[in-house]
Amino acid sequence: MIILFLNFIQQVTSVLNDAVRSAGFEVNDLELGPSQHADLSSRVAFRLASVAKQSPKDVADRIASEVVIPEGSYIGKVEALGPYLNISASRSFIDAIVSGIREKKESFGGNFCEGRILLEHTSANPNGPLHVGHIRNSIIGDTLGRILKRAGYNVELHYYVNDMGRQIAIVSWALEHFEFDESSKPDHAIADVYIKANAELETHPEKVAEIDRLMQLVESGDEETIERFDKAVGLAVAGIKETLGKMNVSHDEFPKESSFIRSGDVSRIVDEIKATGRTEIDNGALVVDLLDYGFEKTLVIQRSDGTSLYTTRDLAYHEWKGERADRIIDIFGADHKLISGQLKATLNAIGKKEPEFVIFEFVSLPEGSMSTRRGKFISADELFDQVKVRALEEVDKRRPEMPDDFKKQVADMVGIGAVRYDIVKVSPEKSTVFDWKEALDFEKQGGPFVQYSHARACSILRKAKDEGLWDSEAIIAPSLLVEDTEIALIKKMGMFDNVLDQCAKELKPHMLAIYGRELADAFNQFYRFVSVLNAEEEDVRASRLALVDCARIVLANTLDTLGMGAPESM
RNA sequence: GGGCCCGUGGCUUAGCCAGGAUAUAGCACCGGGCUUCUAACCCGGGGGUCGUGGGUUCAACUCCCACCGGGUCCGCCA
Repeated sequence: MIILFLNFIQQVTSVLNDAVRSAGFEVNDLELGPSQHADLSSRVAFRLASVAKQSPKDVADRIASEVVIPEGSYIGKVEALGPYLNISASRSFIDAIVSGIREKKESFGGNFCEGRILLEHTSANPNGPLHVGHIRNSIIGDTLGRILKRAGYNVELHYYVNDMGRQIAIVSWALEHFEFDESSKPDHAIADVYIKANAELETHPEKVAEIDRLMQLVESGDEETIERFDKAVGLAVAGIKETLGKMNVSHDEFPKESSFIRSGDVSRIVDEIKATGRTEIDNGALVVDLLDYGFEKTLVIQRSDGTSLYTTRDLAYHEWKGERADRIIDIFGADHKLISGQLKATLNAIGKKEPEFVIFEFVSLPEGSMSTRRGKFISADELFDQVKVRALEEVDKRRPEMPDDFKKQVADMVGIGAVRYDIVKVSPEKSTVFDWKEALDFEKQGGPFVQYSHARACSILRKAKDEGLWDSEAIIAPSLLVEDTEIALIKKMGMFDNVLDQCAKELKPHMLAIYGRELADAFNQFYRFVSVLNAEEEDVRASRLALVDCARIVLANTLDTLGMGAPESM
């Protein structure tokens, strides 16, 4: 296990704690953080100043003068600059990063955590295709899953299939009343009849009773109704899986809501909740009182006709998840905020493991919010098609001499990469408005920029190999890498484990996207300022080629963790 | 009406939870760089009352209060 920057932080913590003690102070937080002026910076002097009755600057000087750096440390020096203690990396840290990457290759930067995590994401209702709002869920969830796996967790990914809610009853009903277009992608064809059915139910409210009837039948286990529901759900899910595959998203399991009814888990958990004495009958419905958890209103867990609700089935699902994993993580849209809080409180009330939530805000259209029911949405498939067409134009413009299958392959990789990057780079609590012009704009420093840097690194190595200059196993001297841009690139690569650690701890995948851009930036600056193949000395060239290989590896690892393709040429 | 989230240069955005060094990048704009490893690149420049008003603090984009603007949720939908 090689975890470079995390080791560096540990060493700094130990050395500074000793220095603080030697200077006669006591402190429990060194207030370490990143800085533009050093590799790591401590603001501890501010905190000690009042106790010491000295200025922060004097305290910093006093601590700095007590610093003892052990032989071979990753710490180069610690110096006080005003009130700050600035720590810089040592040469041995730089060398360790280069050898660490060469040793670990694609597994570099990970495996520092353990435990089982059950991560649920997307879980869109099977009443139509995924739209541009749903894929924010998919991309955040899938990226987080990749981050957690690389960090060392055993991660299982779930798509929870709603196969018995009101909306599915409507889909099933719709298939009986409207023509299903066999020639379309099935999820789109499902949306088509679902939209018609909703319009029909709106103009003929008396038909809603037929939907209620279907829901009662499916809950009571009526074989024929169950089969009809299954057929509808199967069609939509098949289309959804195809769309997920296009953007490199896959799930390990697709558990169905109905399975928790049939297993008896739902009725058992209702009994467990009843046993807490928190329930009461309100207008015929069974409700749970969660006032002591801060919820003003009660939570309905059973309709007055005795059928269960999404919430009830979700409680059973979460209980089941809790038995299989150490941590449960759900990716939910902002509309689920209240219900997820109630879910968590109810699980707590019956002594079950509570889930952690990643909540993301909505993606809307310029004309308003999206709605499958009203047919107001832009499907993910449509977005991918458009983006690939745009990407193909770009590849064609830049590499006209290449064969068509190369162009198509690169366009697909770049198109999907651009979409994934664009979505994951924005922090989830920001609501966004979908804009075609922006979605198809490749000029910005986004996904293709990171992929391009990887292709550049590959290109250098390919050329070196052709000329017989490159041996990936060659012993090289990292100490020959002394240029500013070389050092900056190495340090940036060394941050990979720390970034993964932060993302995994805070469940914030957007920070990895930012890192990817910074890493690509560092590589491009190195590329611009330092010749590799034309280096004067042979050993310097060998070291630089090894550095390019390191950059290729870390860029590829970053792209892989972001779920983006790493093209060797583009 | 109440709860939660957001409000940072023309546009998009990091930092905010764990307050401290000239507020981060990109797009757009202006200027420079391809006989040299792919210019989907690099270098430089202009542009910001960090929504508004108070408060806490030696120090506030960051914490507290009020207000304004946008989003979202508020029992038998999911």
